[in-house]
Amino acid sequence: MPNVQLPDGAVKEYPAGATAIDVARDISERLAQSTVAVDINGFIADATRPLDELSDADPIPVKLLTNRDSEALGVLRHSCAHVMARAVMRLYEGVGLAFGPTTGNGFYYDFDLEQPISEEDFPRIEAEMQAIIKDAEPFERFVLPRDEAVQLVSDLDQELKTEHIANGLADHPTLSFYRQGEFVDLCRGPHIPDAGRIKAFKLISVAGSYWKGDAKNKQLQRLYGTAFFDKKDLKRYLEQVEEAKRRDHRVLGKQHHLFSIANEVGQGLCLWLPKGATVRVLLEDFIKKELLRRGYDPVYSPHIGRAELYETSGHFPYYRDSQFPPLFGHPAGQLVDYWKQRLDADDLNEDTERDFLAAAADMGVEFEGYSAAGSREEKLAALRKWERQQERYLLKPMNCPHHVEIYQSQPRSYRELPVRLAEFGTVYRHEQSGELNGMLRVRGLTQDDAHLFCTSEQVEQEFSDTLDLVKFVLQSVGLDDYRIQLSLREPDSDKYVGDPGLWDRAEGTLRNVLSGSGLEFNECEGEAAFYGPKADFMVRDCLGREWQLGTVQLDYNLPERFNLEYVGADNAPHRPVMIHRAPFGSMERFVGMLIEHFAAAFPLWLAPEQVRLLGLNDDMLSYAQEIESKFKQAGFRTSIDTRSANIKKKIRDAQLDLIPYMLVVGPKDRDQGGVSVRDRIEGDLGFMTTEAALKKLTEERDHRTIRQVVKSNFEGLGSDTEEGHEY
RNA sequence: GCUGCUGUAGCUCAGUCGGUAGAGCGCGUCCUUGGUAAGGACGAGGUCGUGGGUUCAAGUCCCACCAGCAGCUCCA
Repeated sequence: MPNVQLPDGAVKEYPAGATAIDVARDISERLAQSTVAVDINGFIADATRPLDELSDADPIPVKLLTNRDSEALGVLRHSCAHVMARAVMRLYEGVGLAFGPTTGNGFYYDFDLEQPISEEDFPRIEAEMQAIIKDAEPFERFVLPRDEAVQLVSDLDQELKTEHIANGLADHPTLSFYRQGEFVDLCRGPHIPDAGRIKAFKLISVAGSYWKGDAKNKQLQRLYGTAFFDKKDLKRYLEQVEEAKRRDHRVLGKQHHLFSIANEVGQGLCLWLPKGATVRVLLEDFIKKELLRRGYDPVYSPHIGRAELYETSGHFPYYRDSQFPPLFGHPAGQLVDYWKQRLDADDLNEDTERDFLAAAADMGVEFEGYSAAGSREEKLAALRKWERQQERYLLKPMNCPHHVEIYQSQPRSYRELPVRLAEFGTVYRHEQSGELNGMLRVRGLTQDDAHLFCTSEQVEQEFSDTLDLVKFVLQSVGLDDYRIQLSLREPDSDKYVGDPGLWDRAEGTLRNVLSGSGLEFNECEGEAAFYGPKADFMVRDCLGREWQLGTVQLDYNLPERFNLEYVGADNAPHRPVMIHRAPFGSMERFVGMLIEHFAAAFPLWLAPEQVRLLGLNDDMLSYAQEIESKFKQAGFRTSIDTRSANIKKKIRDAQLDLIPYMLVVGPKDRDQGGVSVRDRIEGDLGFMTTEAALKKLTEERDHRTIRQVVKSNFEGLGSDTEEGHEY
């Protein structure tokens, strides 16, 4: 006879086998109707399962999840994925089921299906889903021992599920299934009580995916959809998606001449047009001033460096695949590089080796110590030896090694630490072509980078000051909604360099400072950089979308690799600690994000063109020039619309160009020594003297006032990362 | 990188069955000289992503490459 405790503290005894629905019905029939799942100490389960089966606690802490709880939405969506899979199986022959989890915004299901599904098929599938929902059949859970589970999926001809039970679920002695009518699926659950609870759903898109996310595996068809408890919510979500599309920085960037990516220049290589460059320069100038105030020293470093530098740092071996290939001074360089890779992979037969040797000889190269009869290691050593004698450069993929060399350029005393070296450093990364995305993912990018070298006693203070800097710059552009992701290593992985002890220390330091900072943060294992843990700023824009922008990283490893030292008070050498940090992240990504956040309508201080003078007729030109020069004097970016169009047309065009202030000048304004001010947001503000207008605009600019960013009333677009409900 | 879709004027797009290219916006010139979101007329502008192939004939059909988009995978 289980005792149940509800969140208000009330405890009541129920008969054995009572379910969450029974508990809800005990309160009201209406609550029973809207209860979709149950939360027991954070464990979410079917509302139709006996509570005494779910928990041994006494009393059992029960929280009923209704269609108002966000956790319930995930349950609903996963059930909708089952409904979709059921509909697809009714409409197509030989459907293989893969995975069908929920995402932040909906759900998907991966199908192994010969026949391609296209968006034209959606109405048909949706109609079938609607029919299933109308039948409102229950989702029934049942559990089978392993061998019976294997038998069942094999009887159902579900090969992928069979494979998954064998490999992915090897340690599960029993497996749960959900049945809905003729549809049976291996599933961890939980599910809503019956399909009738799905009130609003929509198929969104179809795309390719791979079994278990591995490109070597079978290609599957992924059908995306979303579902809500309420039609209104679905409508609002779809509007939000439309709004996000409308703000696409690639579209707005073209329309407002902010940047362009020209075929002739190359994939992922961004051209900053004058207007976009203006926004960037303003941000750079702003942060440069702040850095001087905070004790940073400016440095510059070249765009390329010797490959050995990045071999020492670890970047070259670690990220080889996503770097531009090395630049060689000798024509045989490429050959040797390729040769080494083949040897490394133990993939070089005698014929190929003979060809390589002949080609090298043809270029006048002999490798000291290389013998066809020698061991792989001896051959590699000989090739490396030759290579080290050659010019071999890399486009720099990171600024840190260069800054490390600047630190190394003179002996350092503890008295001069911390040393803070800052540079807007341009780096090049050969991102996979499918990853490129406007300014958000490019192959040449400029980081607002800096490296701090300090003693281990100074780390906490420096790290904390850096967090403060990031907060300050985000605030300056009106981004005040963010959380911090503390990215830690995965303890048993070999992806990371350095001593586990140093890692523990670094992770502990970050956790300490973040805990004391009052900032919202969560920990994420396996997300660290290969050399150290990091704190990433996840910033929410006005649509509630999260962007990873600024980052602060703690690094005990590079100082080790480069043998960095300073002389301590004890006159002995000590190893400094490094902090990598970039408040904006990259200028490309940051400006791209700002374009979407502001929908290209930048606040006055960032607007490429702040003021446009609109003459009422052609006779006003000289007066307009007179006013313009006063605004230019005051540092405003201005222009005059000299076309002989009428004022309505000039205003419309300025409005569409998102000019913050339009100054209309006609005979009346000239006679009174002023201008008619039109605000992009408020509209006509009427006549002002030139001095009054200047004062108003100067104030708004210098305070970096942010206007016209309407926060979405929607809960926000979630991330599209997988959330669960699958085994 | 993989799978699918797309590539026509500066921009957004139309172009039927293979028969040598069209609109709107923008731009230029002229007319208009006006008080807060489109005044009018005329005009310039295209080797149809690139290279091959099929054909009497290719923007249109086929192949390869380049680039973009969506998704997957990746992100120091």
